[in-house]
Amino acid sequence: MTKVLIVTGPTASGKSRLALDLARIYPIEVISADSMQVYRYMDIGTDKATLEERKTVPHHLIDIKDPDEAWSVEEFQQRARVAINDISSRNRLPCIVGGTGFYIRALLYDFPLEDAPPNPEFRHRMKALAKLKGRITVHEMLRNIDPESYQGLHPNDLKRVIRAIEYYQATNRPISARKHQARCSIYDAMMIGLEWKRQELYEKIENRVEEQFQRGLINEVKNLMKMGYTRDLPSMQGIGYKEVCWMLEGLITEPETKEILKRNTRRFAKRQFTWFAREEGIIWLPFGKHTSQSKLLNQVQILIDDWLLA
RNA sequence: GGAGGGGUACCCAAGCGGCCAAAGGGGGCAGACUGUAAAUCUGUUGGCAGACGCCUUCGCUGGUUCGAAUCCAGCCCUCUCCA
Repeated sequence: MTKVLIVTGPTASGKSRLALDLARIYPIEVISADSMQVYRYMDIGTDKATLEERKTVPHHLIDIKDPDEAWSVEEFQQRARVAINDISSRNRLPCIVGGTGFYIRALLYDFPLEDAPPNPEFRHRMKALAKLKGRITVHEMLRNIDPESYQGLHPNDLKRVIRAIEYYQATNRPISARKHQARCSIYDAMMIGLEWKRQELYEKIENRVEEQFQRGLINEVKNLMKMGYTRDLPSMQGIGYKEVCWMLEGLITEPETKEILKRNTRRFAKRQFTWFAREEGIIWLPFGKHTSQSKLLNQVQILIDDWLLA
């Protein structure tokens, strides 16, 4: 099986930095598992590795889309797998770095996604129906075709309700059946997670937001808007971008923007904690403001050396 | 000094005799997640208990009443206007 190194953890936990350090020891190439770093011109808000850093170590799946281009887990899955093959065929070690747990799951396991592509017209129709007749009506459509999803999905969870119906229409099978497929990894993966105490991470997040403002987050968003990328784009819904959009539209002041951005980032980190908590196979290494980077590196090195030999 | 308004749970804010541990929102906490996932959705939020339930709350003190966040009196804060 192809060996794949994974570095994950909540936002602001120091994943990119660790990857960069590892690159000095191992012949790795980074594949970003980050749903926002794929977009060009969004650098400060997504906290991308700098251009210089990316020159030292090859980075894949960063800056590959314009902010108004479509992007999805499925495309991530395909392209990341291609990248993995490419990297390991050149006898280098693929290193997945990112905090988008869904992406990592879709990548690592036998996780079929190609059987029911999204159907925008259908979604549009269903959304209109929900508006006209209520979300419950749409939810009810699931009752017979996919009782398990009907049970498990809240009527308000329109996106997923519609997707479940869409999936059934495309495949004639309930989407819930996919959950029951045993999860089997298709790579020899070494998963390292950076574990932080909640409070310390939150402090780190607040500092990072301040830095982002100093580094010119506002200008970055202004430029994006100048290029014609509007607030309704999924990319512009990213944390940091939507808040600054509100500010530029005069809805909130700058201090308010910072506070809201800090809060939204904290909440995001919490959602990541929740996700990772039930993800199996991650080796969590304690990290925090008092942990030295070299100590962390040593720990990681021991793990990786062991795994590489096995 | 005079006239009027207001003090409700972490915050804002409804309630104005019993159905009130108290609507709604914010924030907090927790959870879900198989096609834009930094998105989206859900639950919970005085204390104790697994549960029937028990205990402490609506500025403070006292009163009316079978019963008060809701009525009365005094006091303390606070806001607007007039002087």
